[in-house]
Amino acid sequence: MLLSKTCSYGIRAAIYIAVQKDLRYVPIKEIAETLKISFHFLTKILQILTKKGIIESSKGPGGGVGLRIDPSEISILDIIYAIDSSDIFKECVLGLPGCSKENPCPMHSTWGVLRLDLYEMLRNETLEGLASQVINKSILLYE
Amino acid sequence: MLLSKTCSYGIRAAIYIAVQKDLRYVPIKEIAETLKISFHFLTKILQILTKKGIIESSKGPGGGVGLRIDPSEISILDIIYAIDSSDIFKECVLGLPGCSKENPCPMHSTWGVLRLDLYEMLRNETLEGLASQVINKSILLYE
DNA sequence: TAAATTAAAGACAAAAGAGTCCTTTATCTG
DNA sequence: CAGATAAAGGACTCTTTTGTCTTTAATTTA
Repeated sequence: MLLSKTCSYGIRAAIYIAVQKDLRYVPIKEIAETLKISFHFLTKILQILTKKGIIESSKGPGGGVGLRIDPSEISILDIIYAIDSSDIFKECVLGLPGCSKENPCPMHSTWGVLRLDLYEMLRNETLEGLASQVINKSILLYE
Repeated sequence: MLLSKTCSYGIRAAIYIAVQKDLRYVPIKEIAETLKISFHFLTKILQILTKKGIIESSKGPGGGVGLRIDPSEISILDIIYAIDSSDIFKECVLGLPGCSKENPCPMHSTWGVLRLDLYEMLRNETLEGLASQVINKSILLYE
């Protein structure tokens, strides 16, 4: 899989939060139940996003998590960087430690083009755009 | 990482074998030492490729592993399918179990295009081509 | 203030991936 | 045939990822 499960869960939760943009806070329990993700596990993932400043949280009744900035300002790439930090856009596709522009592995150039496409795609995909797709086109966030 | 380490090792070893195409068999020990991969671990990986009919092996002195068919007939995709079997070209980028053409997730179409590019790239990359790059252009298989 | 609610934090458990080691089997060479 | 060589196979360990559980801290409401 391209992304870790942790990262996938984080992305789906972030989109879910963006969909509920009218609410100041959404309880993690609600997100976990709707997306069928373990509540405790999701809590830990969202703690990461809170620490990175992508979402903010509030304890107590009426609390939960909400986006810290406008959903149009948050890309999927931001979330990937926050959670999977290890830079999948710099890694050699063959996993060679010494692969570089100067000492390319046999697939360096071919993969480089695609990797850039992937990067651009994820950089241009915002939570706002994805949330509106969920709302307008009956596109699904869960099974 | 896109591919598992096991798969990366398998691909590198296969290219190494293709480079030595004059030899009937290359000892796994030699491959492991050159590519700096654990010998025992590589043995297990190459056993998979043997079972899948991509390479053939011979025990005893003068033995080792060699390609079973012409390197121009073996693509990187073949090796990925043999080792990482789980189809990375069918998976939803968000990891949604229910994502499909009928019920697409928010990134379904964007990812679909890129995934197809990736698929074509790996399908067109043969061991022969990669081996000749290693031979001609001083491109590296190891650090 | 007391009780309820909700996130934060940390310890722990299970599963998968990666890697090691030892024994067995097949093959070649003297 | 005896010994050396090299892959096959299986048991085992270590690490990372994923997931669970319990306790603590903050906040709201009655």
